[in-house]
Amino acid sequence: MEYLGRKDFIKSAFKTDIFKFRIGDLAQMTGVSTRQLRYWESKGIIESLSREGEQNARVYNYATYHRVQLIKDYLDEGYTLQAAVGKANDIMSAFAGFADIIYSAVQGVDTIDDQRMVDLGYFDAAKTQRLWASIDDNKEVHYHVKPVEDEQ
DNA sequence: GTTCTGACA
DNA sequence: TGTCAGAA
Repeated sequence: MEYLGRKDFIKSAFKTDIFKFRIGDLAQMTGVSTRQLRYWESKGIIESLSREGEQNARVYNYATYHRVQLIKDYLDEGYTLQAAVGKANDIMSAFAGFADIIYSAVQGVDTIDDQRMVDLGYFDAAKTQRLWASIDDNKEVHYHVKPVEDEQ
């Protein structure tokens, strides 16, 4: 695993693809047995990264962790494995690009008028205004459009 | 100690 | 799917 450094702290907070897990880790995290994980992989339901090391052990990424957890949840709800995989595929395709957009959209943070604000980048094509978001105690998000001049 | 494959219940 | 064996 790598650490991206302080400069990219905010971005690295969303950089989940640097996480790598072994089959034992994944089994503990999701409650899915190692036997099941190997079986699912043999069926093409999940994939592991290229193997490394003398043990030739499987390595899973963060996306696979989410996929396994998703399938496991549907399994617990009573779906068959096949149906659970179908459900998981639907959800994952619906959310395709979601993380990338959030990752790209967030530019940084700042404190404006004693309020914590998240910088969401330019609001208009002319780049004269910027979009900020704050969140209150009730977890309600508020948006603010501010002229670029104000911050400089 | 952990993981791998294959085999059997 | 669980569990075990024998090997890496």
